[in-house]
Amino acid sequence: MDAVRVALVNDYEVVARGVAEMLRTYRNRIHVVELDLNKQVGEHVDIALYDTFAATRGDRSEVRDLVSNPLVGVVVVYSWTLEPVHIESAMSNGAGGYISKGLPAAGLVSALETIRAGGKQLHLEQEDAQTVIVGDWPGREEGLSEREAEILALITQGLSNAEIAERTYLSINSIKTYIRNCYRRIGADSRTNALLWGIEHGFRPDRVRI
Amino acid sequence: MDAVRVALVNDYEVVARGVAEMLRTYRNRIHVVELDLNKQVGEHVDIALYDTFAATRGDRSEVRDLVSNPLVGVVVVYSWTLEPVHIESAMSNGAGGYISKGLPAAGLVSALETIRAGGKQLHLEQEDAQTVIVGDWPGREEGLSEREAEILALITQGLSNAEIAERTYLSINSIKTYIRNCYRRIGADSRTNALLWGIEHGFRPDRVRI
DNA sequence: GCAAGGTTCACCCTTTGGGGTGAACCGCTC
DNA sequence: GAGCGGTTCACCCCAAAGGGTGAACCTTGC
Repeated sequence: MDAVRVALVNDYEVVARGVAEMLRTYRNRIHVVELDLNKQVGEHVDIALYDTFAATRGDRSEVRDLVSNPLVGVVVVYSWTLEPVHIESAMSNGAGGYISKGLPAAGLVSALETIRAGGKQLHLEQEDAQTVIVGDWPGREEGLSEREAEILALITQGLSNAEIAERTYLSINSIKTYIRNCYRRIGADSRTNALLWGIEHGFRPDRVRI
Repeated sequence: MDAVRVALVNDYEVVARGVAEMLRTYRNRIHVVELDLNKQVGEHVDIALYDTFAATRGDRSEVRDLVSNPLVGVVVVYSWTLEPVHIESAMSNGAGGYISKGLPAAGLVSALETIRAGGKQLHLEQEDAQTVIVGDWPGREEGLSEREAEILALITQGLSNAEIAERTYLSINSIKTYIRNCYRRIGADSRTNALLWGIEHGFRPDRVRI
């Protein structure tokens, strides 16, 4: 059982250094191979720890690039956000794990080990953590149905009712119905308030084009 | 000219460690006295480096608490966001400096030294940096007038035209005019798109209640 | 002094959003 | 099989948003 070889992927010196330092104490279990800003991974690593930088970055394309890199074993996303949308999108882009930045150093280390061993992929909270089901969608706990959440997500991207109808292949009347129900459930009384609610509840995709 | 005594203030282990590690190389110039998560500053320090954690935190109250702490010389905000609103609000809350997290380690070190010496308070870009005037408002560089920016800020908080009119003591027609001009300038064609633009350009206050 | 640009407002009009109701269909559960 | 809840849609109606125009007033700068 040798140390997990990890490459850190992040644009910013502070973040990359922080992670490296956090792992330094555990250098017998975790070996930080590369600590590069933008640069390519040079030698084989078990895990590429992809730092999403407070959810403003973390694009699919970058994760995909890493996944397709033959030198990288598993791509693990390391993020502040625990929103199901982000987790789901990361996983569907080929990530082999998702770790919360809220974890203390020890948690990060054991999470990395577990993931390399092929165990649990999601490491979101301290230890116990009420297991997060991947089949979840944002807003579920607020009583939003899947469709309603979908519509709200599209609102959160700035689409009009007509555009939403077009994209979902639904009639504009159905869209209106969903929006009405949505508002009732989240307690919004306008599109803008719904949008803000959506943003605060993780409905925003990684990169929104306006 | 002895080392600058710095206390790091941040909730998260990764971030605090990252900064500490970044400064470790410069330990002859910067001495990290405390690296505490939430805890109080125990001994006197020149600078409390307050980490706003990607602008999701960074409330006035926390900065004020630090400012009022007799053991703290100057409170310096260390943040990713370079948006004038945030900078202004930080400074008006008593911060004695504002440093961008985009700076490399060396930049951070010299910024801290400059601030302790009573020099330039804002350290936002690499070196040169077109000096950011504190009298600025968000969206200025996009051609928004002060009024337009104000209206946009209120939109970004989810207010309706009527509510904006009420709050600004302007007629609803004027509000509409400003909004129209606003949309033209930022290239939005709907309220929701304007809202998203606003959020991406720092128009959102620290904590928005919906 | 006048052009430029910001501020303020009014009046017009069209489109969009949002609320209410009713109704059909589906699958699930008790 | 009756009921519940989600999905889908239609029709109506009203309020809000948005776009155009014109116009008054005020600075500031050439």
